[in-house]
Amino acid sequence: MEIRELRYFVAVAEELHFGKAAERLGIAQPPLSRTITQLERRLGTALLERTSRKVTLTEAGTVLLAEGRAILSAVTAAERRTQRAAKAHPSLVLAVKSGTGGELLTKLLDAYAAEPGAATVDLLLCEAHQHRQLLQEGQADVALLHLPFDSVAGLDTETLYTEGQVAILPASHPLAIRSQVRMADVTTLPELPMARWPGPGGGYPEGPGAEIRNLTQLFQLIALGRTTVVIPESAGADLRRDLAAVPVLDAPPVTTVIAWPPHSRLRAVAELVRVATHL
Amino acid sequence: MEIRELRYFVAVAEELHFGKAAERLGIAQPPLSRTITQLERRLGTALLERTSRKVTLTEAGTVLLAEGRAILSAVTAAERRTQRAAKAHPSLVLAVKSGTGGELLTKLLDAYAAEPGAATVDLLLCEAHQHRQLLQEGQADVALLHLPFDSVAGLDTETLYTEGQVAILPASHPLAIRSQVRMADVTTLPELPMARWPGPGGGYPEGPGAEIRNLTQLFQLIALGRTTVVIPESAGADLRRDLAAVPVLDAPPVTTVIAWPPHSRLRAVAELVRVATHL
DNA sequence: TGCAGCGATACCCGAGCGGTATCGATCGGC
DNA sequence: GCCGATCGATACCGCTCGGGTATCGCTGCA
Repeated sequence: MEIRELRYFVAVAEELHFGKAAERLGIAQPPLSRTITQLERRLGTALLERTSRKVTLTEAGTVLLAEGRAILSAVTAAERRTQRAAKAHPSLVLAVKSGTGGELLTKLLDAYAAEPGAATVDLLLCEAHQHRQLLQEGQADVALLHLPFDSVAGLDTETLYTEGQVAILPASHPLAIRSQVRMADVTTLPELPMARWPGPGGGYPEGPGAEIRNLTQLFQLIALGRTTVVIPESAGADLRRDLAAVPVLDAPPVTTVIAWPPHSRLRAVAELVRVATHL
Repeated sequence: MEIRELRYFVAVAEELHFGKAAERLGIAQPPLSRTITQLERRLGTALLERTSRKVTLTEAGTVLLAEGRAILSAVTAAERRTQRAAKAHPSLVLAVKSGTGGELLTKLLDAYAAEPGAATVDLLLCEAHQHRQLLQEGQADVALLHLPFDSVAGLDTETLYTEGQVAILPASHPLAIRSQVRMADVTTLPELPMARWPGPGGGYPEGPGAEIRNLTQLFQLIALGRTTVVIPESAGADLRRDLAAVPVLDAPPVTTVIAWPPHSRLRAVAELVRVATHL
């Protein structure tokens, strides 16, 4: 099996249309048909059911689509990492969601920078749910993730710490003076529908709450009395004057982990992880 | 970057000798040289330093070797899984070390078999340290592993249970009547050096103890008063008459996890994992 | 029934892969 | 210190195979 064949197959499997896929690949349709047929013959298996009106995936095709996507991103990752390793002063790219655990991040960067032979650490601020792709495609070397929100499937991780969550409310809201609340108290406020975050695909779930991309937006909307949110304690530190953070007793605890791609052989990654776990 | 190029590069990087690598690949040396040069040009990076007497890896080459190996095994895995998915009655391959948690395994297989629409489960009995490769190369779909002995880097896992460890001793040994011991008690017995297990590469660490491959061998040697070992409780259940199991207080607890390759989209895997976590 | 849409097939050309022959550099032995 | 052995690079050649155009055959729809 060759990368070219996989790239072609993934394109067809995603488009379910040979013509569209060929266009996307920048080639003509006939060689595409031929390559897919050849791939099927090599594997000894039908991957696509085709009539002249419709293309569908077989069981085997579904499996190969998932595997193929993973392989293709592994290949682009390998290219990027190889090129980065060739730089004279290779740097380490750390992916973090903007607004992630302020103090932890500062400490980590300071502690690592104090190590002898520490590499330069570049911060790659990203949106939620981008981490995986950044690590898998070699654009980042390490990331800070938050369980249970982010998936760590296929990544190596070390747990850094666990914290509770707080509800962020307008300072003037009746609940803001409480010393603690429960999920039910804040999720059922009709005047303050919960903010909605983009899902893995970048789309927003259905609901009445505001569509949010980052903490600044969010805090502004909360201050305006338009929404509310439950977030990890550390993200609710150093709030604006007009906001209040109230611990939510029964919110699931949030674990911050440091994650890196498996088989990473970069010494700098190992060092950074060691420093992080000894903070 | 193409698979062919990667396969060639990995061969050269492992042999550090173009002639040997070409032989291993079944081609002549000149096209190999040319392909490597072309790969280096594509990536814009030297991968190998070569004099006419010696070949060494550059930084970039070291990274690409690790990435390349992972990609190559992902490709063979994809081929195998695709072919397996095409079978009329796809079965599920579960990799377990021979001797692994007897009762748990029985319960798991029974419970899963009772599920409606359960696939056939084939057991693949393997040596310690083989699991990773079996999963990564697509020869197995799921595995039972033991932390902290097995590495789960790059795998998805769910914890099943945690147990203590016991020392296995000849029934006639003075320590055998104790209700509990400490690691120091059993690791320092000059007459019973600890058994040695093969490491990841299949080689044995240095030491005076016997070289062991499986539990039957091991128990026989212990019964003969030649060695001793500390193993998880469940592996020490149902011992021969002439052996005794004594709990080791300060041995690290052993966690049994069920592991599968990330991105596995097999419904049967998801089902088996669900059953396993609800036992 | 005729037409439009779509994948498969036929056929041609050129890039590129693999082979043989050979060169040039380096190290070891006498 | 020179010669030969070793090993990677280069030159050149033939053929496979990847990509292109033209066209066919099937299917759903008006």
